[in-house]
Amino acid sequence: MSGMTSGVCVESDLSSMLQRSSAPSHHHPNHHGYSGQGQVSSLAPMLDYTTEMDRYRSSIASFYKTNVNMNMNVTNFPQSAKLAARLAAATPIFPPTAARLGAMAATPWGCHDNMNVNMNVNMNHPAAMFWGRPKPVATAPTHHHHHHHPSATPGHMTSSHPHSTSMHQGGGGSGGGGGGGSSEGGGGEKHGHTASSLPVTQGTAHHHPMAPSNGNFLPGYSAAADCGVMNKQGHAHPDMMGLSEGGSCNGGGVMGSSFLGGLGLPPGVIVMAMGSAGGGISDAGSAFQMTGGQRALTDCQQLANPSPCPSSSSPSSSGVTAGGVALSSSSSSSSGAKRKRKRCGVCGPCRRLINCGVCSSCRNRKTGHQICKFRKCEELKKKPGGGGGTLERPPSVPTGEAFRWFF
DNA sequence: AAGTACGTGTTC
DNA sequence: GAACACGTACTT
Repeated sequence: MSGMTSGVCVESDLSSMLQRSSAPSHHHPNHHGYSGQGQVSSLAPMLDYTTEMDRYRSSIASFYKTNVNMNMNVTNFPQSAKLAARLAAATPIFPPTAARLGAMAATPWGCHDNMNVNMNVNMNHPAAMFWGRPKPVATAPTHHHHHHHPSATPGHMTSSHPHSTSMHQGGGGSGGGGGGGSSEGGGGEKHGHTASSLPVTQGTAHHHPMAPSNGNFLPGYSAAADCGVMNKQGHAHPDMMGLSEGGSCNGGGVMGSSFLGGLGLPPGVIVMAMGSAGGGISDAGSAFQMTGGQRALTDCQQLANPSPCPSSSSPSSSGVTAGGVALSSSSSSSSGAKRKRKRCGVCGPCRRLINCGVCSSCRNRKTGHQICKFRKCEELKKKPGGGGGTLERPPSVPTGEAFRWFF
């Protein structure tokens, strides 16, 4: 995560900020200018954010109260507060200045399309927003809208994702559509769903505040196929905490879930990772330490794997990553005996960063010594003897699955 | 030392 | 077979 700056904004902060600086609503002429330069316009969506949040709060409240049986339903985010606190403490974020916002918006995206999508879509989203490290390819903010990023797979954007189209429009050509979607790959896309019917700029149209687009609410399990699934009743994904499987939905977005994927944030917490090639910031240190330092890094790496997670400065001490998970290679050199297996780092559960807080494992953390059930690696659930091997792959060689996050 | 999480035995 | 409890490896 080295190359990126990250910021976190707790809901409340954002709200206040918005209130301070915002006008009643959308009418910002620039709304549609989701170009790299139109950043300011990105504020507009944010303006609606507050409203959305209100709605979100109320609905989420009832959601948590009432939904107990849904598949992976998580009833609350016990860690939210903690995380938020940590994040807040760790990094100064969201300075209440439009300028800052503008700057952020201007973040050099590898694919501005992506940026647009994020700005347009995610900003409206109650959930987290995350700017990732720019791709090496620096695209000038000049050619904004236009859609298809060279790298973006056309098919992806157009045909495979029905809604991508709408996103396109909604996004004001933020072309990102699919590609961008990635941010959270799925996130974007999903959002696109909702957004499809409405002008991206108007958060109000959102039906479901829960629409997940941040890594938190995730598509984790739905994975690619689901790209659009969130809609089922608005509640995007049963797995609220999961991380976007991103796969197909990513549309190759730079930030594809792969990038965000590892980041699960509680609703209300906004994470902004500004790519700053040089100055970057910190790294996993801040935002990613949500679930515990080690884990955080691990996640970062796993995400990074496919992509250029700032490997360079990754603080991650010695850990070598395999499939995204830090395998303390060196470590446990324990000769033979039972050597604990490590999480694969690529499965849905592994990519999830936040403990549900309600499963038995979470509840009995002290005595149970078990990782949250929703975060339990799929590989580890299997018997060691079985397929085994996933961890055995060379650290630096991401599996196809890993790549899938990007493409 | 404390926290986290894997492995495994036990219970239901 | 799933859930639970505990021992213990591993990391910070």
